[in-house]
Amino acid sequence: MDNKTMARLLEETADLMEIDGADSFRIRSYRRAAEAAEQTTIELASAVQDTARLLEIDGIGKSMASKLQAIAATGSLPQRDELLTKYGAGVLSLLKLPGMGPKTVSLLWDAAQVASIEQLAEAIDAGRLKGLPRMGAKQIEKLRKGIDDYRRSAGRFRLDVAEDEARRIVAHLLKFPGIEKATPAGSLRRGRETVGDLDVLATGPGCEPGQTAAAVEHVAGYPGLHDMIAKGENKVSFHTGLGLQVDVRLLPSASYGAALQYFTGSKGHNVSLRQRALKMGYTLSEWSLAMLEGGAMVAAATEEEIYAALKMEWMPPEMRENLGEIDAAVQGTLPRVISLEDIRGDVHMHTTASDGNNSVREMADAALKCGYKYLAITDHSKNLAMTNGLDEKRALEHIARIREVEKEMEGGIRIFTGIEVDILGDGALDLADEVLAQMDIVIASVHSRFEQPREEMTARVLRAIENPNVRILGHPTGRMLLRREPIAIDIEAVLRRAAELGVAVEHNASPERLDLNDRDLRLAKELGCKIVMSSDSHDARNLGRLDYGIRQLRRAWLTPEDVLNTRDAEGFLGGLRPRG
DNA sequence: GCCGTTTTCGGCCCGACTGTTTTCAGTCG
Repeated sequence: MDNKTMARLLEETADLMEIDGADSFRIRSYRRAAEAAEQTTIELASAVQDTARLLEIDGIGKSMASKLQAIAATGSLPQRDELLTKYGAGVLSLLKLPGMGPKTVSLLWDAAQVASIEQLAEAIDAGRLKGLPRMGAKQIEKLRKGIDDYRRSAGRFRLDVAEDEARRIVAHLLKFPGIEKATPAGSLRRGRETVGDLDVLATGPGCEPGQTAAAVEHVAGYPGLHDMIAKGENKVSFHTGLGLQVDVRLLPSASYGAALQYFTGSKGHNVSLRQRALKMGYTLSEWSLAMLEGGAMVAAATEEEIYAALKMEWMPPEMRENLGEIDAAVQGTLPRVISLEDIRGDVHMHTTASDGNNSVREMADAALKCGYKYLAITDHSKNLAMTNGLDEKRALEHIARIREVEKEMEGGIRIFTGIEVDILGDGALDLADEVLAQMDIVIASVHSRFEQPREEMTARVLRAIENPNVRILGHPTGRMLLRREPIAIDIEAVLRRAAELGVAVEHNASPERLDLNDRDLRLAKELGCKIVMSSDSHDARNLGRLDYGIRQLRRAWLTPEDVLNTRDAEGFLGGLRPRG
């Protein structure tokens, strides 16, 4: 079992304890232990042999060590199992609804026998929530909307989760001598924000027609397999423990390119491509591009051959959404979309001054290792008290510290001073302007916790970016993938005003954030809005992990020119709104 | 349940906001 899974079990136990009304400090210990399990570089599954090693981890004491050992041995935790029996497995999903915390779950369980999202929907429809404490019309409406949003995203997985699984599956497939190549396809390869299921293609001598029996058995032996859906000659389908459906397809080498093209999609792209093939006297399938008359094969082994035979440029999978890429590829006018190598600096990160894990120096060293020319330290401001946010005095001291570290680096890297301020309920910022004016970069971030009706929310953000000290708008939609829908805001009005003011808009690369969706990004480009790519790292190890965010930019056809931190340090600063 | 000690107990990130309240509980970050 990997660290992530163990962390998840601890986290779930903490959630259940909270519903059960356990001691809050004990609960916090479980959460800290879960975080430690996720963060540590120690491989827990093997470290459980050695209790002393577990105790070295901050946040793991004697009791947690034995719990980790129990998890490793039995796959679960007695406390968790007991509470799950008591409340039912559905309560954990109830917690995912916005505005729903442990107290409300507990109330619903006690007063209305609600223990799952299904039962909550029933109870709302039956009017059984009316009259319960703190359950007014607004609250019930909020829950109803939350249920709708939840149902819409059910069965989907975040890109990073799917990619982790894909990586493990590919590694497993390549262990079999008859498999030479294994590639994830489908929406994962297109870099969609979320993925419904996973297509993995495998090819090699063991995948040739009529000889697949041994390879099929090898696939079926994947350790992460939870239950088998179907097992045929060329395809094995199963669920993983998380419920992600995986289809592994075994293909002859000669058809690899055609299959990769076919299974990468999208549907619209493939339909258009097949139409073009027909017009040219070909037929395109997952097996090959062939002559319409006689069926002689034209191309099949690689995607490049197929696109070339159709007299068009090959294009990155992210662009295959039937949004004009076929015409552009035929005319040779596909833009050179941005890639990870274009990024020259990261401009949103946290240190131990607020809620990060590393010092300014450690972040700078990590940035240097990523090949960056610059970084910006942007810790939280005081309003986010739980993050140990900086007040005016500490913010000024922090700037001084950042400047010192920049000197220590002896010109190796530029370090911008900065801060991530909170936008208050009335659109004001939570730090004094005199202090903000001394920062290289002020990111004003939208947080959904103060969500208001759309008009008010929009007005609040518009007011915040009018402040001349604000140079970047952070988390413009406040969404968390699969957890919280974007906040209700007129994003077009916000992007338009930001473009006018020269305020850059952040696209956070963290796979649970991806602040702007495909449509927002296209809109931003259209409006001439400057985009800034950032990792929002709280740990030096996450610096440079921009690939998920980059893929969204590629999907929206953004080029290096559209993104400010593809420029050098001076170019980046110069591209921001001049300081007020 | 963890941790560090003024070392075997007693502390443990807390402030803003919303909705339901009429003084505050619950959620979020």
